[in-house]
Amino acid sequence: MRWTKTFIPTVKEIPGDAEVISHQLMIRAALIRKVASGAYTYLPLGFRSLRKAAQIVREEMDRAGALEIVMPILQPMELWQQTGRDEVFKEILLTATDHHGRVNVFSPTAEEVVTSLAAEIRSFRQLPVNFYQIHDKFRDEFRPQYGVIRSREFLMKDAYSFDATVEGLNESYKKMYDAYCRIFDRAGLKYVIVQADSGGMGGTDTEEFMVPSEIGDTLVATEDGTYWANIEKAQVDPLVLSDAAKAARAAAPAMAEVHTPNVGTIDAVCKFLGTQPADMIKTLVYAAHSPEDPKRKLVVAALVRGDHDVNESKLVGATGGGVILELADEATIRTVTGAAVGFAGPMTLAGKVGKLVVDHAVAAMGVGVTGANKTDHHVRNVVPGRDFPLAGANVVVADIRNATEADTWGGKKLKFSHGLEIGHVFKLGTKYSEKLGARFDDEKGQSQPCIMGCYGVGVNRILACAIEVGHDDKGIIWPISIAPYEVLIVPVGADRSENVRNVSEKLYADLLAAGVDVLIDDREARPGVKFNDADLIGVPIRVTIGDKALANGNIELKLRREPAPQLVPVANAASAVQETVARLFAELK
RNA sequence: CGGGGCGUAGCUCAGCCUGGUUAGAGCGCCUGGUUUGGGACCAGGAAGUCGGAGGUUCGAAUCCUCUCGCCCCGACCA
Repeated sequence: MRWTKTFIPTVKEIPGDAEVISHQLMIRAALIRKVASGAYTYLPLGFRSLRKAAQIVREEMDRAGALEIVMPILQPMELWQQTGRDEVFKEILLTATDHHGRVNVFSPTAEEVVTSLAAEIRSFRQLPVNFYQIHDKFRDEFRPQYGVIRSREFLMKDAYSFDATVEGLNESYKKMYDAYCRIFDRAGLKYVIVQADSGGMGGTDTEEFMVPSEIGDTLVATEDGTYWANIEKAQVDPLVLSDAAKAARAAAPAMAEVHTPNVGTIDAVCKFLGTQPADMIKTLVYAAHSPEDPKRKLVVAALVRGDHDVNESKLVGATGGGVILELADEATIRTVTGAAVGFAGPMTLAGKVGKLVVDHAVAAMGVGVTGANKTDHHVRNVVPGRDFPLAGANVVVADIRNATEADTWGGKKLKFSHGLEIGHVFKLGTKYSEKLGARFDDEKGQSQPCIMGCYGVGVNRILACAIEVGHDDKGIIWPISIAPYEVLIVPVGADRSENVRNVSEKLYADLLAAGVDVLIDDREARPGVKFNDADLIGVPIRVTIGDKALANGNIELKLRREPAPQLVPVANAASAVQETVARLFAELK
């Protein structure tokens, strides 16, 4: 391709609304333009990279034996109601009502549709099977952010495996897991695989492929790196009752109410009473309901230490699973606690809520301060087990909080970092197949539900992550596999030198003929402009052709990631470029 | 959904507080010239419903109301 025949509107200035480097560079390097919040146009350069990333994914899915299909983006709401996921995804579900008054959802994922397809499976002989598509997805994110990293419309590879047995599922899962490793290796991305929370998907085991980064989700790892988990999932060793805490309990006088007018928050209470957040017991009241069983509703009280955060997915687990938790509204809190929001305490709650869930760390406290269930009042000298129960029919002690840097897992200290999710693999089980009738007859003629897995890759994020971790102050440094072009020819002074023109055009033609993905900067621009644009768009191999080196019969071959060029005789130019292309690809295997 | 900020030329932004003729700059674009190995220079030029609607006023980019869009922070912490 010739620069003057395509559309590469690079920009010098940093776009005002782009916060992170990948977003800034994607706009500056003419890969994308924003159309609306969380919606982007891919320009020729960006689309070339996106297609290359998608193609890598496709090749590895095919190699793993998955079957490519395309499912509709518009899906009937009824299908979503059948699985209860209209509720689970409620807030991010983008919908459109058609002329007949039917409600359609813009697919945020496709378990329902693919499972209704799999309902055609009749026999164990047809299993296993794995369907995938590379298609747009829509999620009405609360807050689109970081350019294409969190957009409302995005390109996702979604695969769905169907197996007859759990062992089969494990194999299908492993195949996808291995395919993902190859995909991200080929895309030149360094990644870690972390234990994750299954969130709205449901299911049991799930792992995320994360690219370490300054931004993104919080990741937790043991210091020896043997355990990695998303903060949503990260486990902690339960704190145990220390001797000091035991002694404090033994010495504790009876509970004492204190007047704390308008002092509702932890910080305010600590300041008012001169205590520490770690000595506070936070009582959070949740309303839980089940998307599968509308009659299943209960109020859940969760106790965590004042310096800890409740982890809602852990709390869902401790509650028995299968429920959606929302913080209770003010009326419910008043009913349960008899006080305004901000003054709840556990003392009398066990009898008033459906479930009282106590975090390990609270159960290990000596003496605490908490709300008095009386507006504008707190109580001191609260002893767990004495003043509120740690066991009982509707009381459980469990891990329901986020890990902190003070915690350990398996006795090892935890370190925190961040990462961007580029892939996610789930073992789903039979949740969807049972509801949507994806059943088969086994060897004995018994009808069984298919055992499912699902597997996602954010294709746009592959690009954004590659840039996030591959750039310098001049621009993008692409891995060759997903660079918009593999080679950029930069003729210098072509208007003055016939020799430059001839050598450049010859090399361009030779490379095209050899199947190299080459772009030639045929603009009548000064060299500085071309070099700066070349660095900005980040094509991995640059060939500079100018009278300077041609005087000695050479062209200059420079890698984007290296500072200095290498001189190559004109006669060897095409082969040297091809070898370099091959070498860069070989590095990604 | 709550809080804050922004919306003026293709892009980045100034002007607004304290209303006053033809609304500015840099970059980009067009023309001519000089330049030519890391975002050149000179001269000339085109280009703006000042996000939209309503209001106040003799007069509104500027003040007021509503509205739309975009960005950031928060998202309930008892």
